[in-house]
Amino acid sequence: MQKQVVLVDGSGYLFRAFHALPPLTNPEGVPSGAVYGVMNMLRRLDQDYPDAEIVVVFDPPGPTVRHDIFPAYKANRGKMPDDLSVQIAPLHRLIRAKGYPLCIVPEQEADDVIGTLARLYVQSGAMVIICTGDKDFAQLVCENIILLDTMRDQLLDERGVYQKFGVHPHQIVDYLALIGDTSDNIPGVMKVGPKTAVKWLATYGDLASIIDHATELKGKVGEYFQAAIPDLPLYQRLVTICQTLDLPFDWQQLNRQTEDTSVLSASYKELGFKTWLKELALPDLKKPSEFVWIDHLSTLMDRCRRIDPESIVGLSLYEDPLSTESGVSGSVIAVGVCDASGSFVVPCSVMQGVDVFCPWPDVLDVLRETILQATQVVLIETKPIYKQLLTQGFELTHCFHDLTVLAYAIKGPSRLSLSDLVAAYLGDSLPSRDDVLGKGAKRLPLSVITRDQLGALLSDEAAAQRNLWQVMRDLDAEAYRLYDEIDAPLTRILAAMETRGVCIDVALFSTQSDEMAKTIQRLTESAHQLAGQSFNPASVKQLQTILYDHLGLPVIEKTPKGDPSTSESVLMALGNTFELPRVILELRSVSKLKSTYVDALPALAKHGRVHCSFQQTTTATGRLSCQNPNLQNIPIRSEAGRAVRTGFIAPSGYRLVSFDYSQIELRIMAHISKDPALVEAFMVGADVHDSTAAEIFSMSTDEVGPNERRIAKVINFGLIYGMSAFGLAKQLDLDRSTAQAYIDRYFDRYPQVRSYMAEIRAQAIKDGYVRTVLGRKIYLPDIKHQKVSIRKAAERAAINAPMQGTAAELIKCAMIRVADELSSFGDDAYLIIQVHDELIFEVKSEMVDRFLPRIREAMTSVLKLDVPLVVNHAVGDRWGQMVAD
DNA sequence: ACGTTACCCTA
DNA sequence: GTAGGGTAACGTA
Repeated sequence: MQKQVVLVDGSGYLFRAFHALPPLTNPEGVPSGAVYGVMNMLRRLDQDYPDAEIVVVFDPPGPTVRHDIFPAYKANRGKMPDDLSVQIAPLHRLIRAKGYPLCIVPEQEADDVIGTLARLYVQSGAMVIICTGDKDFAQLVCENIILLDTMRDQLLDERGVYQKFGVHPHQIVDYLALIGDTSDNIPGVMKVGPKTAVKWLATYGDLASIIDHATELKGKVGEYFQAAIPDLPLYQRLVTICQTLDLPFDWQQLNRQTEDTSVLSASYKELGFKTWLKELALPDLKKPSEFVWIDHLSTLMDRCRRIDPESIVGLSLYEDPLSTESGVSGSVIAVGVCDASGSFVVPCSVMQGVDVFCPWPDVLDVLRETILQATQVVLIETKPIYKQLLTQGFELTHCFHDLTVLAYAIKGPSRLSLSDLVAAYLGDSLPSRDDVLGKGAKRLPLSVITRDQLGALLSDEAAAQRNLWQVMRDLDAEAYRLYDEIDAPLTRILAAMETRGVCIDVALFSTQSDEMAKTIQRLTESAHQLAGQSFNPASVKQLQTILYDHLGLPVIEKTPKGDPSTSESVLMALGNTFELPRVILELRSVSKLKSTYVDALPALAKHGRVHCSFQQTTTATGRLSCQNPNLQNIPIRSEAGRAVRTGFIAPSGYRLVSFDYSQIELRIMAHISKDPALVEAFMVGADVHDSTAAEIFSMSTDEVGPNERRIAKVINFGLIYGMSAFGLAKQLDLDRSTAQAYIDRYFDRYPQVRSYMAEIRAQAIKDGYVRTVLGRKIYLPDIKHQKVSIRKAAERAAINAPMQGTAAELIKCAMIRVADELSSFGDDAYLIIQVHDELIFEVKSEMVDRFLPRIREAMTSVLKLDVPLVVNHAVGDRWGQMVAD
């Protein structure tokens, strides 16, 4: 087969990519878009021409010999923009690191180098593809030279040139000399453009013949041509691509070299090319990792016993993703272990290439008796192994190191995977599970994952975890303390809560679902009737059409995209005058409850219990979040909503017991601000909303009526949320100045709250973060954002974060204290749910009386604030029907 | 199949 | 006005 050579006009592409692509930069703001564009083009060439030799040619810096011939050459081009020039060096570095031959000849245009190389390669019998967007190259096209414009996806051979320009390749030089080239500052003949040039060349064949017949050319154009005749040879010379340069290198040595992955990796990282960086890590998979297989329990026991009890051990589990779905432990397929002397992997289930395996319960038992006891065990996440231990019936006496939780204590919710942590803290690369095994629906089924694939993955992960621990534990002493004293001990508790799960009344949900289905049916028919046509009331788009186009209702608010809103508040307002909005509201409410709770919960239940997953590293403030299902947003405010809560029940012989902190965030505000009036209100045990109302309305607490209290309550909440006059006005349906008057009045009465708010705002702007009482830093990346709305939102978050974050820390500490208490209750009491300021337990009925004071004491004494902590409790058989006593 | 938008549930 | 998660519809692959 004929050898193929692709000659790339690198300078041309860099220039075009710079102008054609959006101005991308790396995270530090260094321009990188043009580099990306050119590299992307080269990658496509690699794909499209896998057998071709690819040679990249660039212009040299400074003037070339063409400037000697014609001083005005390219003189109309301004100085290269800085954003472009800074991209040249990184691009050259990347091209070399990729192994492409890179040609830059001093004082010679890239065009001439390409022309010369093209001739040499064609003479050696090769087929040459010139990759360029520059029309000048059309003059080189022949049987063995074609042009490729990747940006237009266009291939030009001899016929293509004629179709495109109307002249043959050998006429291109004359054609260009006639029409000139504005980008190179070659004037050509005045008033002669492509049409005239094509006509003349078609008539006379070439420029020499046109000159011979110059007198036949009519009109002004003819005169201009005659005037230009002396300059035409120069123009011809300038547009002619030289094919006979003396190259200062041996063109036969231009061969693709192997990639320099360390340079590529460093450059990709620097330029922010994350996808390519990940891709680069993939070939590591093919390198055999250093590990041994252990497929007998006795060998495992021997190996584990040889591990130094003082040492650090990395541990990596692979659980069958299909069996891990809803909060319960999945079956473990294999486990990787790495200590100072190396890695080993234990197969715990059947997979491709495995004949012998050790059953997971036995493996866990051996590990539990050996390394899990003695050594510092490091995992990317510890909750799964805690849950494995609990599921196998073991008590949680260990505390393992959790890299995700530590990273969260250091940096907040940065959602760093193991491979991200390896990149960030070890400056190394590790392919992620998603990379190796596929992501989402593309995740390989267990049946096709081979033993060697999984073994390499697990041993590499275990080794990386071990290394990461040794680096990360010393990064930030203050964050480490929070990790060690609060977040790490909490993980075990969450594992126990998830494993226990929560009982639900499946039959009750089923009945509710049927009733709701009927209600939805009835309301939908009624909506269709009122609309005069059938439509899907759940479709916002269809509803917009019906309400605003068809029925012509007034538009009260718009969505951010500019469509008329159909939100609750809008429908509520329209509901005063029209019936359909009222029906839609009712329909929405029932559908929401049905789909989100009544139907979803039983579907997630296993043996009558739902096992949610508490997320410990996802919130900005340090709160927990909860998913699959979210047990932190079970309805309570409306009556129909509370019915859903009724479906959460105590198992037989037990009762549900709840404890919630009273006014926790306002108490924390009092503690942090030390405002005398606010502290005093809590010290004397006043109703805080009543006392606030008394202050702002200058009355005694006895005189406070429901309306005053309501206003004070909204203000108190608003303060916690970093309220503005605008927000308060909207909430209370007041005008802005009245709202502002309330706020001013509040701050006059609670001056230290005012100064606290001002200080925290200033500190957030100065440092970019705020702190909780226990010292957790909460970063506010948008605090200096140029957009006012975004900046103001960050300021509100800055005000809220210390209060919400401290409340979160407080209940976490309480959970740890409570867990200690629970250990003496054994099977008699379980913590099952946390809802930010509330803990819910299952307690044996006869133990409730003994339980209450112990938990109350643990929760109220957990942190000493300047104001007392107050908890309320309630007991019941159903979550929706709890009574104070 | 996946991501985004609008809506709505909680503290 | 703070902090979350879930659902249906709908647009893009």
